[in-house]
Amino acid sequence: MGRGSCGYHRLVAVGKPQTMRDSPDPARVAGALERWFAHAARDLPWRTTPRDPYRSLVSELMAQQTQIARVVEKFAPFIDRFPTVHALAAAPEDDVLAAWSGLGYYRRARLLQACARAIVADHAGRVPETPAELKALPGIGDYTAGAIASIVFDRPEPAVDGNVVRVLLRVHNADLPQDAPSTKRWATDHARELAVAAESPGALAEALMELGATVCTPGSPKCDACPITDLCAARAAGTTGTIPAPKARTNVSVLHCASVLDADARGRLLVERRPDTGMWAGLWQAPTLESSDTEATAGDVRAFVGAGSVEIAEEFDHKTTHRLVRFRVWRSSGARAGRSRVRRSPAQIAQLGISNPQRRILLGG
DNA sequence: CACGCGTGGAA
DNA sequence: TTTCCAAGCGT
Repeated sequence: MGRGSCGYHRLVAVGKPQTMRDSPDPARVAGALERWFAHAARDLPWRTTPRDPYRSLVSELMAQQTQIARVVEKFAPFIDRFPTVHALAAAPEDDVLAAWSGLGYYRRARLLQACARAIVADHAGRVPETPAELKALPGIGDYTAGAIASIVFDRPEPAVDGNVVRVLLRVHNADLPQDAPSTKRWATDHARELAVAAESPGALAEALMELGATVCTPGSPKCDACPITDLCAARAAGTTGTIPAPKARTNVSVLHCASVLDADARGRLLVERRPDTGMWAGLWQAPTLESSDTEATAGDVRAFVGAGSVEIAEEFDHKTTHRLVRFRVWRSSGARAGRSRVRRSPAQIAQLGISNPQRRILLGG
């Protein structure tokens, strides 16, 4: 790598010692990360040798905006239930949602199945290799396309997730807003430089994310354990505590949910399927009355399920990133099943796609 | 483009 | 306890 010949060097940095540069040599950064990853990589169930395209696809969709520890819990049962892209494509959607239960962001489950179906229909059942082909598939955006192209097929493509943005902002000591689209483009340019400079782009991509997840963490980065601490501009400048700046906070709105538990003589409960859009789309639940302002009264609940009497059984709060969902569970008897409300045994309910609060309501905490 | 979409571990 | 936010995507 020519020292003064690369366009990413800032003029002011040329000629200074490596540790003083704002933008370190990509080849040195990539090499150090790859050597570190060779021995520091966590043993994750989808990290087979070589990487398997289908397992990687499933793990990447599960990992979107989700911590790896959560994904590890769900991955093996999901693969056992849907061992191949063909099995996933052919499965009932309810089975996919059931296997996804508890992971959150349930739209991903349906997008993953749509993706599997598109791979079977348009790619002869093989995961495509190029970012353009990958991005054309449901559920696959910039990050996931780059991740599969690089990690599975070892192509020199950038895979920019939240970890990678944070690592690169620090490596370059760049005080840019973490969640701005312009920052993502900036990070993508630098990630591509590293991918091109790497011996194995796949190992480099995983190493960058792994570093962000385990060493270059948001709060207090473990710089003493970092393989590129000597190449890090934020470390040199003492700004690892302030770069990146905290993300903007979002407002939390309140939603009131009155859910009705109505068991028949055989202990079967009334359940209904949620709409295809919005929160917990397509999942099953006890019949639930939602309102953003006022709480439902006993009269509201009686009319809602057609029961003679109702009583409050339990109350609890469920917090999501953007909402506080206040659940009030009512117990009733004699409510009628109908076109959209059916009776299911607890064993049957356990096989449906349901949210965590509904699991608590229907199957106990 | 800004927003909606879940969950739970860590600080 | 409260706050933050994670291997993002689609609209």
